[in-house]
Amino acid sequence: MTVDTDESGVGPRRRNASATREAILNSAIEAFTRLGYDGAGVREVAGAAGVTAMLVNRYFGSKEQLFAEAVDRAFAPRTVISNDPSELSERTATRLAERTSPDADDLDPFLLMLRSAANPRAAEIIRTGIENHVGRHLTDILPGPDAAPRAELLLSLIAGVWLMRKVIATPALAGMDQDALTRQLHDLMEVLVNAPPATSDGEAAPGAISPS
Amino acid sequence: MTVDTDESGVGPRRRNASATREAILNSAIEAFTRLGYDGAGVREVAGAAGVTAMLVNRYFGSKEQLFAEAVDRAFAPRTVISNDPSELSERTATRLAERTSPDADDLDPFLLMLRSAANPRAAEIIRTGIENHVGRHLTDILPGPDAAPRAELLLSLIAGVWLMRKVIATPALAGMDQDALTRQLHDLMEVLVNAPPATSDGEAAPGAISPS
DNA sequence: CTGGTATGTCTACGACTGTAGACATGACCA
DNA sequence: TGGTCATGTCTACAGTCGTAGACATACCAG
Repeated sequence: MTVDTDESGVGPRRRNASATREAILNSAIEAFTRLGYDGAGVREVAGAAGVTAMLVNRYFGSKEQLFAEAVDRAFAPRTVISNDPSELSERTATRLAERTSPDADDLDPFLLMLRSAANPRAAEIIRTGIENHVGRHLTDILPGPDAAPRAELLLSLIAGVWLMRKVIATPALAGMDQDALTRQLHDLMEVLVNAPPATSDGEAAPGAISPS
Repeated sequence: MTVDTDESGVGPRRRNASATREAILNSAIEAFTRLGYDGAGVREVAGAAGVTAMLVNRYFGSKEQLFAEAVDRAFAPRTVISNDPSELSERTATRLAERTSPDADDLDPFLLMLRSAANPRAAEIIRTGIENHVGRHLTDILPGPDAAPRAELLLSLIAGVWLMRKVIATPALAGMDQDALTRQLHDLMEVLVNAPPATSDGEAAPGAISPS
């Protein structure tokens, strides 16, 4: 191909549709993650990508469609959750404690979700993105019955930790010892991974609460 | 007193500073909870209170100060968490499952927090509100060492459930059976209420992870 | 009854938003 | 080398935002 596919150089990008589209999309993910859907403007997204605001709408149609593609891209590539069910809670807890530590890179799809959820349209887009990518995948991994609600409960826990530790930044949790946090999260996630037999009459779940 | 303290009638409110201030504040809580800090405009808050936008700034100084008072009011009155430590997880789990059910009134400080957290200034205000009201209170109730981070972890869990069940509205969690959800939440909260011995050298916490 | 003041409204400003149409220019093909 | 279309920019338009100052009115004291 004779087309210029130079994406490594930092110089002014020559006219290249796919590279420009990519730059806009990456810039959008970064901006939406940092400012949220309402807080990030198309001019800012375009500026960080080195183009004009109008080009964004030419490539993506509208801000909303740009957000939809950004969400799809942000949630799709990385395996947010460990694949192996046996060590699922262990690896997930460790990764979550690491990623939410005060000296992390602050670029994560959960942050994108939390800071954009206020907008109803954005929330709807996020819902489909969560379902299609992590939710469905996680439901397949979780053993036992009623995997879907437990998977979403696990996502709730993860999102809550992201919220309080990085967005609200409550001091005791933000400065919590990483190993201690990992252990606590592990214990919590174990409860969700080990499926209860769904006995609606009694409360005798194995390894569950000790009856008062 | 000869002052007109008519707050029950629905007719046009006579000139009454305190009643007007109250109406604006209640309208602000409702609007911020529904639309978030960025999404709610002062004209909308004022209109719902039956006054003009400028009066809002005259009474509260600015939108940001109005939000601060709204947060303080929203988190202060109700005892968000049960007072009795023995039945803390039980009552908290039950209340959370009830309040996040699809047919609830959708007016809760956690919704206000979730939909306003995207704005950095709003997040800061929320952090102090959370600390002063629920966080400190909950830390005093929780038994064992390291109560503060575990209290905030409990708040993370609650906020996460609110997010996924009501804001993002993931279907499996939004439509989850209320009793089953209550049981799951109870099991999770029991882990947080029962303090680990905080062994920072080893990992041999009872009921904790099995070392790989 | 009459002034004074607290209470509430009106008009408007500058900044910002998402988006549309007209225009310019660079890159590739013949 | 010249033409042509994709690629990118410029100007602009309604609309909304938070906020400020000037103005109007209702209420209470004398």
